[in-house]
Order: sequence, then structure tokens, then C-alpha cells
Amino acid sequence: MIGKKGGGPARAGASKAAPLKAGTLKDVADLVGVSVSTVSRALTGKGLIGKDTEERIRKAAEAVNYRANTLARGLKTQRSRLIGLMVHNLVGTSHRLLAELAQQRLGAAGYQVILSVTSDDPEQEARFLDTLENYRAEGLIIIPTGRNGARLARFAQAGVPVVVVIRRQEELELETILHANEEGAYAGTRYLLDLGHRDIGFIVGRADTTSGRERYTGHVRALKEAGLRPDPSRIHFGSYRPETGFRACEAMLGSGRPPTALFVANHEASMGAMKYVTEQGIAVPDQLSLLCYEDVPWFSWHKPAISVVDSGSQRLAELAVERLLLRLGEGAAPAPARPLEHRVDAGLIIRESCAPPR
Amino acid sequence: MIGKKGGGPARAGASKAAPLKAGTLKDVADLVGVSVSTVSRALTGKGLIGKDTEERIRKAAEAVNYRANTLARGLKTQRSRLIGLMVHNLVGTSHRLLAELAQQRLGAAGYQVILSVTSDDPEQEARFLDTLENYRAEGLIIIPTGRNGARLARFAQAGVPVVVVIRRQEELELETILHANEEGAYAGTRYLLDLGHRDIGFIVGRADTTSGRERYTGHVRALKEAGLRPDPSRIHFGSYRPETGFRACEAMLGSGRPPTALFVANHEASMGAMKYVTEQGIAVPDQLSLLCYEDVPWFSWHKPAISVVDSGSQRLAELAVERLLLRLGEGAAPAPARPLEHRVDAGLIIRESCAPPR
DNA sequence: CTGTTAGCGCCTTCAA
DNA sequence: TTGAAGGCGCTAACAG
Repeated sequence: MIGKKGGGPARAGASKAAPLKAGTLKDVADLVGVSVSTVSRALTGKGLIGKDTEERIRKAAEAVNYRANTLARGLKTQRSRLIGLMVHNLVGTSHRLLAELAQQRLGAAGYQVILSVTSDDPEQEARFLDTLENYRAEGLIIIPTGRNGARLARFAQAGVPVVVVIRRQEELELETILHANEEGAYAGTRYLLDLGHRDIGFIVGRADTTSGRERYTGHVRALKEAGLRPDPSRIHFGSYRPETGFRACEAMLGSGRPPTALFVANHEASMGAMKYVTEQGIAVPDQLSLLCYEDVPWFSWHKPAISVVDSGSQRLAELAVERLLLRLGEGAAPAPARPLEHRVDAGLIIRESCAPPR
Repeated sequence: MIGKKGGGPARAGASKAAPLKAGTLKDVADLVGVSVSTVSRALTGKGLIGKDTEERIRKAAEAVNYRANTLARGLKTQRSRLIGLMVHNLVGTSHRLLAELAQQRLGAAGYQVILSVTSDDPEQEARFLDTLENYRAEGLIIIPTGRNGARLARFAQAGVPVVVVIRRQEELELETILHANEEGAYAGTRYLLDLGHRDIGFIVGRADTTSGRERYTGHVRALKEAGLRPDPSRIHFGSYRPETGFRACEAMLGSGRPPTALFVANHEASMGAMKYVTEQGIAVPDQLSLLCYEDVPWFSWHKPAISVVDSGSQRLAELAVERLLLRLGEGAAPAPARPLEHRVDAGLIIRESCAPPR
């Protein structure tokens, strides 16, 4: 499988040098013949320093390869400048955008992001939250599994800003940013209904998550308004994975009496649904109208182009980071008295995958 | 755009508690009436401790909410347990897999990953490398821009294991894991040639990166073997972004005499190429054979299903993490004397997007 | 403007 | 089995 080849060109000198350790304040101080605190002041730009000494210190710092030790500094100042970010994967658009954006913006503000990809596993979440506490993380953006409320509560109690995203953490008063799930699912279902569909398959997330529950509610509301009774065999809850979509499709589309439309309101599951539909050669939208949730670029290149409920993930990510940044640092905003719950609007993007039932 | 609503249910007590600070060794010691060192030993499991005192210490630790301060410990032990990971985005399959896998595996081994998404920007890379040094990161996995050799060299000199991935860092002897670029591009081009194509458009990465150069070489080798002379107007180098593909398509396919096949050997650019081809309604493979590089799930659901050169990203990510892990920690393997260069094999996945020229 | 002093929280000899 | 002492590298009063 793997070939090994020799390395690149030999660079004389580089590999022979003694392990080059980073210098410390003391190293610099000794070299210049001045006290550590003077060096500290000169290098951090605080306090008044003689022009001349400053220059000599700067030179010496260079010479001894001085690198401010963030750990030591953090110990002293009680500021780690570390932010935790917990997502469940990096495939889902909202999760990915969150990771990219958080790292970029927080990095620009002088913070570093410690990442955790937990596959929605409460145990991994627990461990991650523990290590974050140990690192004295100064902030946290998290898509919670919902099973570690106690640990999460500790952050808030310790005064560490927490921004909960995508799902609510029940029983805890934490600032939360959510998609407008009910509205999104309502709009999607309504669209299908208006097209004339009376038998709609609905694939959604876990019933014990905010988005799963709310999207379900929106769906049912639309059905009822149209005078339809929700049919349990047409509604599939499931975890946020492609298999969920694939299995649900097998159950509904493999049956003798398939629905005329399918609304996959679970982003990860939509990947599995797409797979099933393609493999089975089901004609979209002639044979089946297909509506997904949360846009990805290739949906518009697909044939037919896939219509979706756009959940506004970019905005959600921006808002999450923005809110955290506001509450970070010294003179920052305190936690909102009554923790705010923000909603990011959803929108319907109509392309080619839905049509009236034949 | 955004609606604000009141928070969830009020949880009595939770919000009123005084900021719950994490306890220190001293807090525990004071409570038990014993010295800090005893507590330290008891809690870290080193040294012999009286069964009874150990129990009391454990209880007290709980009571004062003791959390080992990783920063302090790191300062003392000179081990941050922090690993840097630098990728250019999280969309590209290889980058994303690297991030997911690194976090998972390293996390399981007791390390935390500091992430940086740099968009291939040397300045951001420089800043990130600096902060990593400051945090005393113990290891690094990086897709280098190639412009910060000096900074990268410092890690190696300081004895910090560095694993370079996807592109080589020229002039530095660092352990490196690469795709079999030349072979992959050769195989892809050869496939198109065997199908009968004589006029092939080729979109590839930057000429100053390993993958860009090597894929170009493989492509040209196949052409020459087939008795063809590479035509500069059919070869487009460009950065790893969708626009690269889109623009190159405009140039080649918008002309009066378009090629009969297009080989996009630049993963990010293939997204732009797909967009162009779809927008222009170009029939694949009838009008144009399309071959991409690096597989993504939806390529197989696309109509027609997209043929690709699979670069083995999963294996590459695994190998990278594996190698780093081997060199991490105390009794770990030293840097290979002659830094190894690993190659991960590529494979051709034939689907439906390529056909003989009409 | 600069030096001294005193820790931040932890680990680790060295004695008891 | 336990305690005392020292120091990792840095910052922040407080004196000079």
C-alpha cells in the first residue's frame, strides 16, 4: 500500500544543531544585565522603559530565542486564552462552518481553539468538558448532546461564557442560538402540500433534541392545517447520520405504497436518502418529490437540483462567535441576565426536485 | 433576520450560586489537614499513600471542586499535551478527515488539538506557528504553505515532532506523508487517453506545491507516452479554490474549440468545475468527459456519477496521526534518522462521467 | 525608569 | 507514609 522513499535534499547544519530550546525572560535578563521584570515590561510593552535598554533587550531576546511561555503567563494571569469548541462532525454544513469561523475569528482576537469532534457521544463530551476545565478554558461553544448538564452548568457557575448552539441544553440557563426549526419544517411541508402532495414521508432527527422535536412540530402543524392526520408510518426519527436516511427510505420507499414526496429534515440523513434514491433509480421529481434541509453547494449542481430548506448556518455560526467574543475578556459583557435565545431564520430554496404528484 | 425569545425554564438555585471556582491542591490540603505534596501524590496516584488519608483526600477534592490545573502542571512538567493541527479548509476531504481523525485519536491518547484553518495563507501560518511555540505544543501536523520553512525548522530543532502532510516542505528534513500524485495523475490521464481522447483539458494545483507539480508531471508523462505534446493552453495551474476550476473552465470550455475531456486534478477546483459544467448545461459524458481527483460521497450520486482518482485520504490521515503518536511522549521513537517520506497509493474509480469522444 | 518581592498551582527531590 | 523546600516562567504591586 505504502511506498517509502528517501527524504529530500540534505540541508547541512540544520539537523546537527543542539536542541534549540526557547529562551526565558531570565535568559534575556542575564544577557542584558538587567532584571526579569524590566525585560517583561519591555517585551510586553507595558510600563515605561528606556529607549536604549529596550533596544538591547529586544536584541538579546532574539539572540536567546525568547518565546513567551503562554502556560506560565496563563498561570500567572489566570487567562489561558483557550476556547473550547465541540461539534459532532465536520461534514454537516453548520458544524463545519462553526469550526472554520470560530477558529478564524477567535484566532484573530488572540484566542486559540481546542477542537472536539464527538459524534454526539455523551461520554466523549464529558471527557472533553473535563479537560477544558482543567485547561481553564475561557469560553465554550458547544452543540450539546444534552446529557451533561451538570458539567456544563459548572462553566456557567465559574463565570466562563458558554454559547450553546443548534440544540438547547434543557434545564440550564445558557445563551442559546437555534435555527428556526419549526418555521423551516412548516415552510417545507407547506410547500409540498401546496404542490398537491397528500402523502409525505418525513425523516427527522432524534425526538429528544431541540431540532428534531421542533421540526416535527412544524411538520405536523402544516399537515393539520391542511386537514391531514400525521401518519406514524410516514414519520421517521433518527440520529444524525446517513444511515438514518437510508433505512427510513428502505422502509417507506421500499413498501408497496410509497409516499409521493419525501422531506428529509435531518441534514446528515439526507446523504443516506440521496444514496438510496440514486441506487434505486427513483426518478426525482417525477416519481418522488424530494426536499432536503440545510443547503450544500452540490445540491444546486445535482440533477435535478435539490430544493432545500436553508437553515441559515452561516448566520448561526457568525452569531455564535460574535456573542462569545462579546462576553470574553476583562471588561466584557456579562452573561445576559435572562439568558437570551436567538433564532436564525430559515428560508425555502426552490430548485427542481419537487413537483406536483403525477 | 433574528428573533429573540425568552430563555427556557428557570432553574432555581443554579444562577444564584457564587462563582464556583475550581479548587487547588492547597484547598484540599487545608481541608484535610495535610500537606500539598501528600495531596498531589494521592491524586496523581504516584508514591505510596495511606489508604485512609487517600480516601479523605479524595472526598475533600470533591468537596472543594478540585480540578488539576493543566497549565500549572505543564509549566512544571514541561508538557503541554497540546498538539497543533494546521489545515487550509475543512471542506476538502483530506483536510477534513485529518481534522476529525487527529482530534479523535490524539484526544484518546490524552492530547488536545489546537486547530488552525489558514486558507493557505503564509501569514496566518506564521502567526499560528508562533503561538504554537508559545504554548509549547508537543507536536504538529501540518499542510504547509511552504513559505515558513524557518519557523517550521525551529520545531524540529527543539525536538518537537512534526509530521508534514500532503505537500512537501522543501529544504527541510521532516517526516512527510504524501499522496502518490504522479501515479494518480498518470493513471487518470492514461484512462482518458485509452478512451480515445486526444485533447484533454487539465486543471491542477499551484505549480509551487508538491501535489501540483507531481500531478502535472504524471499528466505530461502519460501524454508523451501516447505521443502527444502537452498544450499549454490546455493546462491550468491554480490555487486550491473552486474559482480556479470555474475560471479554467471558462477559458477552455468557453472557447470555440473545447477539449473532449477534462481532468480536474485539484479537489477544491473540481467544485468550481462542476458548477460551470452544470450552469452551462454541458452534457457529461456525451459532450465532455469529466474526471475529478479525490472522492466525495456525492460524486457517486451525481448524474452521471463522477469518475475520480481516489487519493487515499483516509489512509493518509491515519498514517499521519499514527506517525505522530509514535514520536510523542517520553520513551517515544525519535525522529527518523533520514526523515521518511511515505506515499499513499492512489486508485482510479471508474463511474459514468467519462466516455470515448463522440 | 528599574529592581525586589511575592506568588499563580503544581511536581519532585530530600529529609523526617 | 508524610512534610518542607525549591522552582517551572511569568506578572504585578511596591519601593527605590
